[in-house]
Amino acid sequence: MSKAPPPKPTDSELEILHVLWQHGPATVRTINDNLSHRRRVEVGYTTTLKILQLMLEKALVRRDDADRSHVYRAAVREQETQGLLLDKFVDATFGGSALKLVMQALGSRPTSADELAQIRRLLNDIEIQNSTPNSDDDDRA
Amino acid sequence: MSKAPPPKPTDSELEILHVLWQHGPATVRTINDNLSHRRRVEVGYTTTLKILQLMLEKALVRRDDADRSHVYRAAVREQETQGLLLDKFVDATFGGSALKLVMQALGSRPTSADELAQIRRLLNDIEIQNSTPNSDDDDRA
DNA sequence: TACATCATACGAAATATTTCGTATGATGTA
DNA sequence: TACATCATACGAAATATTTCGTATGATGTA
Repeated sequence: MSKAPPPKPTDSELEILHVLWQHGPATVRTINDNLSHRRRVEVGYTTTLKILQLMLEKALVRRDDADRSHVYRAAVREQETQGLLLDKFVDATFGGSALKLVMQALGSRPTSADELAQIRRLLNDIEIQNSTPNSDDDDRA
Repeated sequence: MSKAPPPKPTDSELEILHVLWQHGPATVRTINDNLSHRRRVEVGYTTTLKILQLMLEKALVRRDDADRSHVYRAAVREQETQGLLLDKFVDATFGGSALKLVMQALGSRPTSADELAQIRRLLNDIEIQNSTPNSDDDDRA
């Protein structure tokens, strides 16, 4: 048992992760400026700092404290984190049915022809994979 | 301004709504039993009662207190509530892109051929609607 | 009628998350 | 060097949510 599973980020932590994913490694000052810009209101500098410190403890970020201004970077991947949150959300809101979620997402909001086409391509890819259980389908378990 | 928008239910409140949506109107006792069954552990009776009382204040449920055991029922629709929560979630986690959410949902978990077929049917329906801007397509903006 | 049982109401503790004030020290510059 | 500026650390207040203990009263039954 070497690595504990990455904990689920809170809303504030997720916002900071978005900044880091988009922007790359950054100082607290930079992150705080981005955050203030995202929301319409100023965010307290020490608030952002505090959350980053908590995220460091949770291993959601890493930091380089070689310089006076420490540089933080995301320690979790965007896709994985979104997948984790999605799982929780599907369970809590749609009783675990990803199908229901997709139907709701597509059905209850306008979706452009381009987006629909992208989804079709994805569906095609999935069906091809499903129908060709080739040897490199090396999932254990 | 007659009706305030229904507030976003918390996790616990959502769990209770699930019970009410599935089961229909029910007493606190019944709801509590269902809840205890869902989770693996007992839930305190007064805890469930308290949350229902808070939900009543928020107008997430209505109650019939004619009898000694009050009967609660959902005051918000399942689809609408899920849609509301989905919007928030898409904003917070996928930067507002429903497409990304759908791609993630389909791409990162096994999806059966049947489910894929259902999604295809939905896509077809949507495209038909998009291509026939009939008179009742009354969206402003 | 006397008492165990069950229901509601409600305050408050427990927990989680966010926000901020203050102390402390390093850096840059007049 | 003296001082304004900026950075971190950290405790604690503020806020949101969940959980529970206790008081109170109604109901059913021996």
